[in-house]
Order: sequence, then structure tokens, then C-alpha cells
Amino acid sequence: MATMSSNTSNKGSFKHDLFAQFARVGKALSNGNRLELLEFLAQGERGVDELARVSGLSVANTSQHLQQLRQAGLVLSRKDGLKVYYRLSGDDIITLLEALRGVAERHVADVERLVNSYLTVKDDLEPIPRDELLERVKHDLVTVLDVRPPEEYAAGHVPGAVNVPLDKLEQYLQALDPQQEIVAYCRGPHCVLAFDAVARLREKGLKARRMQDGFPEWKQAGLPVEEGE
Amino acid sequence: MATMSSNTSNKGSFKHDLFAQFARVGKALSNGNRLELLEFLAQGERGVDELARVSGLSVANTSQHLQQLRQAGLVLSRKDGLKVYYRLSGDDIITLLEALRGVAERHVADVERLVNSYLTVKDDLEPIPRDELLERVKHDLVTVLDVRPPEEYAAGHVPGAVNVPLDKLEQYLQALDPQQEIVAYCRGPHCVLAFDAVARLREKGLKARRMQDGFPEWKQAGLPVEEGE
DNA sequence: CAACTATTCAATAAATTAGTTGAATATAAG
DNA sequence: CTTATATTCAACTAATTTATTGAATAGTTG
Repeated sequence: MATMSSNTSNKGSFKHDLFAQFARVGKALSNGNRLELLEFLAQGERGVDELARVSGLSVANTSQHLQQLRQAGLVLSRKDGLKVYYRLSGDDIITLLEALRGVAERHVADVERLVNSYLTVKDDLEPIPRDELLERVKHDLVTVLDVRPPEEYAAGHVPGAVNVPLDKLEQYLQALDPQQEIVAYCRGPHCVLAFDAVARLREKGLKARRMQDGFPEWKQAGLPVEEGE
Repeated sequence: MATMSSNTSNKGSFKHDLFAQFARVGKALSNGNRLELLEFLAQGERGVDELARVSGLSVANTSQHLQQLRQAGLVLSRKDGLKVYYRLSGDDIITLLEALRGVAERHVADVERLVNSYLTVKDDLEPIPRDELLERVKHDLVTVLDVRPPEEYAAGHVPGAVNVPLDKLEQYLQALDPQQEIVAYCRGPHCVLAFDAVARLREKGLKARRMQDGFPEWKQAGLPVEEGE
């Protein structure tokens, strides 16, 4: 008789426990509100109240979700005076979120349906194809807005793009030429930051569109990349 | 007044719905049994009964978990006669699983504790460092076993490694020199396939160890890689 | 077509999770 | 030292998830 240690079917085994630990991370990703919180945290360190406001949850509920994220090892917190600031516990969290989003986009039929229906309703929020954008950038016909956090922008961005994180958008508005077309992009084709930015700009009467896909896809397509601040 | 469309806090909004869809994928990853099923499916197409046996779940329960995975877009199924075969819906699922495992390894303290305690109990299952392995491979002192599925092996493997998926291990045993040390590896440092292979080989009295880390880490470290079958 | 097999479905109980409410804690400011 | 503020805790309800059981379905075989 072989020992039990290498069997695959016994509960309480090493393997079973290990998968249970991996599942803790999965659990943290199993709720839309938590994913939204992570998305905001990907932009940088944020306080609880700010996260609550932006996600539409009560402060107590937000705090509880954040603690779940902390227990799963996805976020870290720091206290400064009255406020508690949360942040992602590493860049690999962003990678994980991107992988999750990518899988959802490619394999969950409803995601495509959802995006299509939204775009139909909001008609000309239509994204601009990458090659077309590159052409117009060359001739200085568009202002390209990178709405990702500064660190990601510094690590590489579309040539000529201006880094304007969402919370700085209002301030930046004055500096914009109302005639010039604006193209916004962020991480992935469905990264909501770009949707938000475009919607806000259009409210102000500006000509704004999303770029097709996001920066990772741009880079992967072998298109030119600019680095630094 | 701005329209509601770009607000962040209204339920039933595009953003809210989109995160809810992403969360469906997260939900699929939120259960240890489902992660284990995905791990087996990463080795190739499998029938329901086989998955039930290997995971220690009842057939009905396994079937239900598989249907959840299908609804989340992570697996596809195909019926052939009486049997139904499930498979991962794409290579990006493997990438996602790797990202999940990586985050758990780096940020969930219990994973490290768990692995350490297991290794202490099982004493000399200790992994062999990469550079040490490379040296020994050169002098033909070890047999290196790649226990990943053939497709992954073909895409790149440690030079001189033999591809022996777990289900072929028993057959391969005879061909092994009982004096020669064996080093097994698979995807990540905690990929359970390698644990299993080592445990089984040791049961047969062979000198088996795990390689430190897995193939992705090997490749990333800039060590030589061999391709093809 | 009767018996058999692999899988799925449906109903259930137990456990877990999400969100609300109000109180508790900790820090800052007057 | 009182008041105000930001966050967390604790208790609770509603909803969801997990695993079990036994029946139903679809396909195969004699």
C-alpha cells in the first residue's frame, strides 16, 4: 500500500489546503464592488472615504471589503492621523487584474454584449483604431490623453500622450483647445477609466473618443512607445 | 447638472454591470475544488468521471462545478457518446491561473507557511536550485522530468528534460535508472504536479526532488531553453 | 427494447457572504 | 476635556453558495 501523502482525493491534504489558499485570492476577486475598489487603488493610494464615495458603497461596507482584500493579501494599509490609506500590495496585482479582465473579455459573451449595447446607446463614443491614431498624432491633429496613474505612464506610453489621471482631469480641462479632438486610453480595451474620461470630456462639449484597446495592446502590436515623465 | 451617465455611484450603470461580469470569472476562481479542476484541465481534455476521481468530489458535485466554470467562460465541453469531455477555453486561462498562483505565493503568508510545514514534514523533498541543476544536467548526472502537458513542453522546456505527464508516469518508471537522481518541475514553484510526481517516485524508492520554481521562472532567469518535441 | 452507464437536474440543508445599522475606537481640534 | 471626524467593530437579515441525495435524461450494448 502506498502512503496517503500523495493521494489526490483526501481532504485536509497539502494539495487541498494549498488550493484553498489560492481560492482566498479568487474569493477576493469574486465581487464586483471589490474589483472596482481594486481598479481605483490601481491608480494609487486612496483613503477609505474616497473609495466609498467613488464606488457608491457605504463607508462601513467599503471598510469591510477593504479588509477582505487585505486578508487576501491584495492590498496594504497605512494610517496617517485620522485617515487610513489603502494601496495595492504589488504590481503583480495589476497583472492579475489584467489577466482577469482579459479572460472575461474573451470568454464571457455578456461582456461584449454589454459593451456593444452601451456603445450603441452612447453612439459616438466609438473607439479610434490604433493605426489611424498614430497617423493623426504624427500630424498633431489630436491630443492623446493617458488616464493611467503616473507610474504606469512613466513606464511607457503612446508617443506624445499627456498623462492626466482622472482626478486631475477637471484642472486640465482649461488647458485644452476646444476644437482639437481628444483621444483617451488606459490599460485595456474595457478599462473604465477611459470610458469615464471620455464621458466627462463630452459633457463639457469637447470632441473626445476612446482609443481602441489600451496601452498593453498598443505595445504588443509593436507600435512606438515613449518612456519617462 | 451633469447627466447621470458618467457618475460612478449609480447601480445598474454600465460600469457596475461590467465589474459584475468580471466578478463572474473571479467567482469561478473562488473555490479550491474548482481551482483543482482547472489545474487538471490544464493538462488536457478530461472526462467528468476522471475529474471527479482525481479531485475526490462526487460526480454530481464535479458536474456542477464544471458547469459553473463553463458559465464563467473558463472551460468548454464536448460530448462523445456517453462521455462529456471538458477542456480549458484558451491558453489565457493558464496565464490567469499562473497570475493567481503567483499573487497567492507572494502575498498570502499562509501559503509559505503551508509549503514550509509540508516540506519539513516530508524532509528531503527540498527543491534543487536552478543553477545547480544546470551544472548537473551538463554532466548528465540527473534525469530532468517535465510533468507539464505535451503542448507546454513543446513550447519550451529545460534542455535535456523528458516530458512525462503525470498519467504517463507509471509507464515511464521502468525506463528509469534507479541510481540516477531525478528532478521534476512543472509550471510554478508550487505547481502540485511536481509535488505529486516526486512523491510517487519516492514511493517507488527512486531519488527524486523538485526543481526550485518552475519553467516560467527558469525562462525568465535567462537560462537556456530547448524547444520542440 | 431492456438493462446499463455517464452525466445532469432538482430539491434540500448547512455554511458563507453582502449589506445595513448603530455603537465603539482612535485621533485631532478647539 | 469636550466635540468632531474617520474608521472599524458587532449584530443582524437576506441572499448566495456548497455539498448531498435521489431522480431524470441521453446514449450504448446485448
